[in-house]
Amino acid sequence: MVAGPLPTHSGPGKDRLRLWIRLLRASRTIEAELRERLKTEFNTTLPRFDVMAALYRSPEGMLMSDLSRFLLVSNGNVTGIVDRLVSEGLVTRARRNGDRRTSMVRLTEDGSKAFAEIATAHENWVGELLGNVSEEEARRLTGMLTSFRSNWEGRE
Amino acid sequence: MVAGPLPTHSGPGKDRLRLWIRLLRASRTIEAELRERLKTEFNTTLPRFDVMAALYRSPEGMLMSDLSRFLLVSNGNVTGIVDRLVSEGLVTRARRNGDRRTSMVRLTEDGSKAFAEIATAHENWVGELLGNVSEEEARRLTGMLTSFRSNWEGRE
DNA sequence: TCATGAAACTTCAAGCTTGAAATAATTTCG
DNA sequence: CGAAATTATTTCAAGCTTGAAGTTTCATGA
Repeated sequence: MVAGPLPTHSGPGKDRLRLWIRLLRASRTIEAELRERLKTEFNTTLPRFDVMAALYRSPEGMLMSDLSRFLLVSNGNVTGIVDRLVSEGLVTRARRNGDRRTSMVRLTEDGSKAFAEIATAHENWVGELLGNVSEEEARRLTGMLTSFRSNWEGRE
Repeated sequence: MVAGPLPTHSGPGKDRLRLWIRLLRASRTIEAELRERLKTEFNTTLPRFDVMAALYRSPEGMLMSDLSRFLLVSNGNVTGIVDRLVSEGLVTRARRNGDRRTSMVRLTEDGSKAFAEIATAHENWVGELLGNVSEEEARRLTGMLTSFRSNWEGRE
């Protein structure tokens, strides 16, 4: 889903609209490819991968709300994904004594091993899929997107 | 959903990985904002908007398969979205005499009017959300993404 | 204290999404 | 011609996603 209305016009704001459409098409294209490879080669999904990636960075564990904030998705969404990861034995959810509303989510040993393997492949895929972007160009683009992000965060 | 594994490392390919993560976060952030505004201000969704945008560009109509190819989504997906647009009276689906497997999808007059209004708001939103990207920068970024796209298309 | 409100999480309905299987119509070619 | 392959589309199950409503637990202050 990535069309956008009549980007062929010109006028004020049209450059930004065109940028947005290109950005969306690029990310959808790459995302679709990654999703398909995760499915066929590791029988997993992008959301599961994202949750595991977040947890891999935090061996001490993360709260459900940490996860949803970090991943930019809703609480209810994380509940479902973690449920599935738990049932696959890749993740544990432990109620805490301190605050019994919260639960700490952690990768299991299996989950950690599985993730490390998938992450290696994932990184190679991204390198391949963005192969026609030079390292130099990648750094410049990243810089622009980073400044977009920091401006975004200080709004509203 | 947009984490990515350990982007803090360095080494070959890491710059592209970092770029991918930034790209995904930026598009998810903007997309979420647009989705919410479409919902609250026009009671519609991004997928419906995208389908209508595609149809608005083609007054003669589009086949279901044209739509799914253009929007980068599966056939079955388009079926559902068009179903809903039809039930809302925004779109028609007419079987063709020439080839009775296909159906031509068109905006109704209502659909066309509704879309024009939403598209105006949409463009303004994008202009606002990308407001901290200069027009110059927007053109450069667009150029890079366009070259990514053309390289992508000539692969496999 | 204890009621009120806030916080963390889950549940739910509706819609989006995919990939695979099923239908139906058309095309190809032996 | 007629069987086989191809094409266009729909259907389906499973999973993702949101926002709203509900539950449980904790914090605050009159």
